Amino acid sequence: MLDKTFDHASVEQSLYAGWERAGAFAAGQAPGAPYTIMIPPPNVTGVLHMGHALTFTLQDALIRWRRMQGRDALWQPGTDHAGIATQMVVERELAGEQTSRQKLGREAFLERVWQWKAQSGGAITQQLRRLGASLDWQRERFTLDEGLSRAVREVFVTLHEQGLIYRDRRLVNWDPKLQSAISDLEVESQEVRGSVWHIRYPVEGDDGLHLTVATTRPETLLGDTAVAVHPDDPRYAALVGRHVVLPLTGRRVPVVADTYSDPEKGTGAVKITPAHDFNDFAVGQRHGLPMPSILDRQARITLAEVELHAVSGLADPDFTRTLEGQGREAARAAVVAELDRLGLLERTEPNTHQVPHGDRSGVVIEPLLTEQWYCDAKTLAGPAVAAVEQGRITFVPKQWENTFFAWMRDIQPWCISRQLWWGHRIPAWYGPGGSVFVARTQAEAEAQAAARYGAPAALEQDPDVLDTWFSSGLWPFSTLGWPERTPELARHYPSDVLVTGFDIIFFWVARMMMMGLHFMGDVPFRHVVIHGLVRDERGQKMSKSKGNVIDPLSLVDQYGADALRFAVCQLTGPGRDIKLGAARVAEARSFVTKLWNAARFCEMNGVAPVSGFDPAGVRAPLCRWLLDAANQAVAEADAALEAFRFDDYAGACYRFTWNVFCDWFVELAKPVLMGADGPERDELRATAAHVLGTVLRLLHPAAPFVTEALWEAFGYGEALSLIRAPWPTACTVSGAAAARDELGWVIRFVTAVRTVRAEMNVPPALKAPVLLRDASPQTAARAQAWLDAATRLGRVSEVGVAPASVPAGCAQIVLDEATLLLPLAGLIDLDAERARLSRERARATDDLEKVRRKLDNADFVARAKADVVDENRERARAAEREVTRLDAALARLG
RNA sequence: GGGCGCGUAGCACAGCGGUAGUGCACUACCUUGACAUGGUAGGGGUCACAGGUUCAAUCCCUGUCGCGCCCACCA
Repeated sequence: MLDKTFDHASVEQSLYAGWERAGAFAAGQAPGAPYTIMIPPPNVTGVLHMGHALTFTLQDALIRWRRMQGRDALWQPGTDHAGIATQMVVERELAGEQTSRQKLGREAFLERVWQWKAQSGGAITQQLRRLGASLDWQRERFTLDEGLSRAVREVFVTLHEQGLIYRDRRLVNWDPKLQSAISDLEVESQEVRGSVWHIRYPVEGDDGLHLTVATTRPETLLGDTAVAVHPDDPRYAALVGRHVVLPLTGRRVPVVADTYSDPEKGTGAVKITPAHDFNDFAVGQRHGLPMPSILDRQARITLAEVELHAVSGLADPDFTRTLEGQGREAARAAVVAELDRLGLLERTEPNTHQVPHGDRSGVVIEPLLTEQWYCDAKTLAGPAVAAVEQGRITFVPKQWENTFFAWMRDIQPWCISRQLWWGHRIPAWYGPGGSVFVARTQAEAEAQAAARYGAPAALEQDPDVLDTWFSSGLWPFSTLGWPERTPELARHYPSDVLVTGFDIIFFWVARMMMMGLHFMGDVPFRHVVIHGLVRDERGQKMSKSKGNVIDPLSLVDQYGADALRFAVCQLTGPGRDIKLGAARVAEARSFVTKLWNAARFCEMNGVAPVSGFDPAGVRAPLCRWLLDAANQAVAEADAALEAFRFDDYAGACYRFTWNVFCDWFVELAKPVLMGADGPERDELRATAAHVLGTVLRLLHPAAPFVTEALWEAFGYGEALSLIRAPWPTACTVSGAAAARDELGWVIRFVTAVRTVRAEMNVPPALKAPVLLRDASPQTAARAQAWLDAATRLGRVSEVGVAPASVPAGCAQIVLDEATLLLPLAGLIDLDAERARLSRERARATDDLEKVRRKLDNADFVARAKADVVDENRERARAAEREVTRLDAALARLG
């Protein structure tokens, strides 16, 4: 016999191991159409967090559902090398050992990262197993695998040949801590409290005249090469074309007219530092200004490209040289102090503004003039935008398409080179004189060089690696074997659904679209399901610093993977953030327990699958009603999953299991199950077994473990066979409408009796008869037929016909055409009963009034849809009848 | 500055033109032979606010307020 509760801890891991051993997750076994989901590859050295639990639960629910539907389901697993994140972790470790990657050297460092990967790389995939994720592990890929690396080189070389990857010298976002370029997306604005300094730049050759500029970065004046004013600004018109002398360097720089300058902002005159500001860079290009860098790669002052002139009262080279090598903040303070000393600091205002920071390093990003590799994202974006416009890819919720379009239509060149070591080395080799050879292999590059020079040349490979997202962008086809034309590629590209969070729409989703369309000529997926963020139960973002991080695995340990998964499904509405705490999971665990106990009840009552059972041949109304309700639950679950409404799917399962199967079916079935042996009981048992099987299959995508355990316990199939059992479909039910009508009446009858008894405080132990007045023959027959159930559930002792005169102390219930009398002499407070009936009457009257007001409105009758008018007329009639009967009941009370 | 989303019972959320719903919490009662991780019944909402459209608005439109997010922005 089943235990009293489901002991998840003792079965989850062995069930999972069993599935895996049996190859139950493997694609290529089902005859149906392929169904494919590509996992968003987690960081290989990461650990499972709540966001993973959310996204992977949803993906697993979808893949299990489709697999049961007979589709050839592939959920492609794998991990990402996560360049920056992983390199930072290992570097931090090295720092703890008083060493660094520079000291180790490239090769030894990479060796070390691979070691770290070997040591921690299995963690996340093991944790995915704990969740129950049915990934096809035999197909697991890693972005630095040889196959995927080959895809990366192929894509790089091809795009380079097509002119879509190129090398360029321009400003990039430079992260001084990582000492690498990063892309626009890896830059986050953060509000910083600082100051605006108003600084006087003396006008050349005009004693006493000066131009005041306002800046938040006074130290950059070392690299100024102009001051810009608006061409229409009368205040500065006379100065355009003249020069000012820069404090501290003594250099003369022109005053230029440029519409970039905003007369409303600051002083209307803006200092131009082309090598350290994106806007200034553009101004510099327009005016042919020099672009000296004054910061090195660690964002320290360097004067290598700056000329210094001694100018009395304005520039003292001895002071300025002391700035060399200072950090940005220190240099800023020193520069401000010196300007103040020189009387050039007009004023200082406090100022709060947004400053770019590196999303990984957290330090202030510095625009720096360097040579990098760029990808022409604009060209690649066009087809991706078109695919969404044409509906070949849809976002769910659709709202996200706007966000996608806004970014894609204004996309900037994508800086793809990183000055890191952990990642895909850029397949470019440099020869004599800076010549570049982009090739799939070194040999190929050497051949190119030899062809060019007529002799072998010494080549050196570009030291940089590619942005991690470059390889993730190829994931939907690189994992399937591309550039080989494998059968898997033909079968599983495009994938069906991509499930992910909105935070990587630009980083990843958009790049997969661009790369997939360019190299495969088709979209990488048809639907992009965007879910929200997991927050704590108070709606706060989870973070280590807040200490509110919930570990999904501890929830799995405590409540079981099924409970966590079911809670996640219940909470996942369209695109909303979800608030998940232990309480939610505990509630879901109660549901798992409820299911378990419903099964236990079935087991105790001889419910077992009957081979050859035909639902269409079932006769008992209770059984027909149950089968019909199950059909409805299946339809709801299917519709919900089709629409990616995991909350509705979970809700349909929950309501059917708890409110239909447990609350009514099991209770109404008890008299039969506990009664005499015979065909009626056999039919009930067989029907219950059939429907329990439906419930287990319906719930399997959300709660795979408990359902599989019960499936096996009841012998629905061989061990571990639920995962590939056929998904339930609607069965034929004879007389479904009549059964719905009859059971609907039974439920209302029992509920009405219970309500009155509870309100009248009738002791549960006391059974009372029910006397029918004005009952139709059908009602009278039903009341007799369901007497056993009514006795169990409504404490009804017998059903009789009401005498002409009402016995004293009777409670009265109006139910459809009939009035039920409950003689409870001595228990009924006449005043209380009168008050109760009056309340009922008031409710009915209110309803009647509302409907009448509508029907009295000529416009309503004339303009509303006919069925709405009819519906209201029917409601009015019903309310009138109810009021009449309640009036009669009140009159009988005296 | 531009854009998006959200504001429905104490809490978490559905609903989104035609009688306001679910779960938890709450109150009362119940050791009823699956389950107290249970059962039965009940109370609780001018659907943020103000206008408009409509026969009819929680639902559509406009505006206001509050909350959150994204993009841009270092004068």
